[in-house]
Amino acid sequence: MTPPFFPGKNRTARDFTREVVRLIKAVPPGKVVTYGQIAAMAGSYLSVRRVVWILHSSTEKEGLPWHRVVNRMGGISLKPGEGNERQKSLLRKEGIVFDARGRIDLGRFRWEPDEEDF
DNA sequence: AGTATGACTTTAG
DNA sequence: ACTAAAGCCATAC
Repeated sequence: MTPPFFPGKNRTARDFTREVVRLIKAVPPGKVVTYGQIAAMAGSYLSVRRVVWILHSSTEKEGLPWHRVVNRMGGISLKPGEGNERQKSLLRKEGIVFDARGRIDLGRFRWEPDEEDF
């Protein structure tokens, strides 16, 4: 089992990584989360860059729903030609709507985990 | 061992 | 609305 996790006080980098992976895996279809949200839930909103790195390194390995992770504006951070279109396509397939500026209404689609998800 | 990088976020000006 | 810089830290080289 995963050991208890203390926001802001992860004992090791591995715990943080494990939390991030677990949280991302827990995102249900049709919902999205932001990088900062993941980082905050895993212990430190300032460590977003680790979340980014984890997505790069563990997406294939862990089979993460990487496309459900967007930036805080509800937009896709990937550049066109580097997965942007693919991500949008995947999200639309799950029922997520993009506005004229290519952003998602986080008020509607943001995943807000319940305690049991932890 | 030191430096650079990263699919980010926040604050300050 | 904009740019710039700081913040975090595991990898890659």
